[in-house]
Amino acid sequence: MHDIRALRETPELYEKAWAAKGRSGAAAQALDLDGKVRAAKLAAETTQSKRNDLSKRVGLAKAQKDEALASQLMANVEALKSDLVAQGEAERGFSLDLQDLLASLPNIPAADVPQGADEHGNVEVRRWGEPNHVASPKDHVELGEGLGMLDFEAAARMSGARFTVIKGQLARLERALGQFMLDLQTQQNGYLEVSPPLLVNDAAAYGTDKLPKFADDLFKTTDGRWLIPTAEVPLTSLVMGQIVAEEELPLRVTALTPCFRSEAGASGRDTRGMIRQHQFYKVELVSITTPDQSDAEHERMVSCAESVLKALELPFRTMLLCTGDMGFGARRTYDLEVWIPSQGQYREISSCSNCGDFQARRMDARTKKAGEKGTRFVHTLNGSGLAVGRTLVAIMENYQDESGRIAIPQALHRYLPGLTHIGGEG
RNA sequence: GGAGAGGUGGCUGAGUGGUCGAAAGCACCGCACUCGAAAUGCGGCGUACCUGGAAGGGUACCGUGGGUUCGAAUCCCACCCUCUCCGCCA
Repeated sequence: MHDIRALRETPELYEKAWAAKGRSGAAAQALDLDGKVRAAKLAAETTQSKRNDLSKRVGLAKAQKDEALASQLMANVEALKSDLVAQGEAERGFSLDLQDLLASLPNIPAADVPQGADEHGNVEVRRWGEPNHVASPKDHVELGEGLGMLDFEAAARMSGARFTVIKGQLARLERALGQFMLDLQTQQNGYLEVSPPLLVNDAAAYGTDKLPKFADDLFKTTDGRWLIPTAEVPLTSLVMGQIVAEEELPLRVTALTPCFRSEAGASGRDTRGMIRQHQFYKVELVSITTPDQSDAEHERMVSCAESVLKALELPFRTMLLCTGDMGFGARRTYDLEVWIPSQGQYREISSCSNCGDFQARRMDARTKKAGEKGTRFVHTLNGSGLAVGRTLVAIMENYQDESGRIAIPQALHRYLPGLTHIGGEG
């Protein structure tokens, strides 16, 4: 949600950002509604004030047994009724319109985010590792099916497109990957492990800016809850409606959860394989910070995500997203892209965003310094550390050999005792 | 799923139609006392929004949303949540 006062002060800033996202005129529209809300509010409150005053005098008159004065005053209040109702409705109406409008408008990018229309405007920040150009690399589908450990047909029969059945040593590798990532983030990077609900209510989805705009991307249960598209939703919602003591910040939490996405707008993209699925595991990182900490925390979070790829010795690059490629709630986003040999390109495997106070305003999450009056909205950050399914793909493709076997990265050996290769005897 | 009890300020908890934004206690802040601290005494202490140059004024908020009434924390309806007991259950 947006700070209406900031919008009043620097509408041109908002207009520029929203125009770039195809919402030109939105700032003026919001200011116009804001003016109407305030005028209606003033009128309503003035009438309410009169009503309250008269009603109070009714009580006094009755206490003094002056029934004539009492009924006179009651008649006076009665005369205000129609105004009261009309003004109240006007205020609520404008207020809801303004809220709906603001809830549909994306966050404002930080000043240092590069301008750009789409992913071509993203800026490479750094690169790690050397892509090993295997001669005619197989893709993970061919590898997995060749090993008899990926079964897309069985998944399609029971669930439909965009699901996978993983079997045997490959299923075990997926499980090991999740454990490894979670252990790395909790034991080395200081995140607190959390096992959150996978079904959430409207408020949690709204607070993390998945509603109302992206309802189509979510799965909804018959009793009106939502399957989480990412653990960002429950993890960030830990502070929903809370006032957190400043000493407790930054709050760093992580979770390994399944993620459910309807991928409504993605038909035709990445239809082959398990790059884009309705369901996948992901280790999510969430930090709740004070406003002044969030930029430093963002850099730290990116390096926490990078540490996973480094440990697995997977070549990647770190991208600073441009204005046009950023998500709805972010004010700055870094993507990590891992090398996928079969495609000869880097593909997104992690996305780390600083949302500033955008989500905090929506969910009313604040912080208070001991001994000081007043509260501030917290800043919220989230990042993948990492997407397990895509990491599995990256390992399969980067660690394949000519015979179609897959070596196990060194860092995972302690999670897979006795197993050195997928498709080997072990 | 069934029966019952309950949701009031940071916490505990009073308040069942009219100066109630709400007693009291705890916590917290300031002052006094003290060499200092504790104890004690006095005072202060909710949030959001609107309005005003300021002082100030106003409105709303007692789980949420409706309703009744001149007037609602208080009465009515629906929903949500918590607790206790029973049932079921990984």
